[in-house]
Amino acid sequence: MNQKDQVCQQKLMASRDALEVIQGKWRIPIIIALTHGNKRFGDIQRDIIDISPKMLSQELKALETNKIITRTLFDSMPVTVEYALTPLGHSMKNLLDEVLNWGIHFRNEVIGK
Amino acid sequence: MNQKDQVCQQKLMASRDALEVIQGKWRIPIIIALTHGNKRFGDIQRDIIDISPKMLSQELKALETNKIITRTLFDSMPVTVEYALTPLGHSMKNLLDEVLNWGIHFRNEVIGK
DNA sequence: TATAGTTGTTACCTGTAGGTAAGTGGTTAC
DNA sequence: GTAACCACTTACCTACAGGTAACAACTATA
Repeated sequence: MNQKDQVCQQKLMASRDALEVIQGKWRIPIIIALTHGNKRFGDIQRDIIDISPKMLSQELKALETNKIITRTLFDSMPVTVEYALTPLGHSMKNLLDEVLNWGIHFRNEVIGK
Repeated sequence: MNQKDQVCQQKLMASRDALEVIQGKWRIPIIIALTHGNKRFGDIQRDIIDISPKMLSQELKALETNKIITRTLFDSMPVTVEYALTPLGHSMKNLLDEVLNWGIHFRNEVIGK
């Protein structure tokens, strides 16, 4: 294997690591919602109108185990729960920005025609 | 809906546009492979060792209909086919770079501990 | 003659992502 | 007393993403 191929293999591995975390229909949207400030379960549901409570709960757990977000329970009445990005979650800012930039670009170039 | 919420909604829409194209286990890896130069079917298979010809064929078609790649047939013997990024495909460079950067960061922060 | 290398296709199967709907247990407002 | 908000959970179901394996049609090489 030559050097160019090795670089390619390293990139493919890195992309797999990232994809394992951001895969799926809902994770990127959830993280984007949380970049606009800490939110409660119901807040995120109102932002992402077509996500079911089951999927939201499931994906929030996955993001928590991957150290992207934190879950903080407040013993108020009624009980409230706040979700927030960890530093690792905030470190996705550039990635998210590029997803958004390209999404807009793609709409202009292809969908919009 | 206040202005902050509207911005959030616009971002969520842009992310959906982008995700529709890059969703799945194989598309990002395929595009990354093609950033290292035009390649033939077999070349990509050798880069991404665990992709089946069925999935590769299927995802290449999807990327072609989304104008991310082109498929050029050469009437040589035996027939060869070359896949290449379109300008739209090349416009994903920043996005791909950030996926890679974050993948490496994630491995160092979480997996590597 | 047969084996390997081109670029795929086809049929079949399985696992899981994701959708739907109802329920839980508490509190507060009307 | 009943409806509504909070944050979920559970059971069930379906569709599709993805995997496996065989095959196709052609050429070059041993």
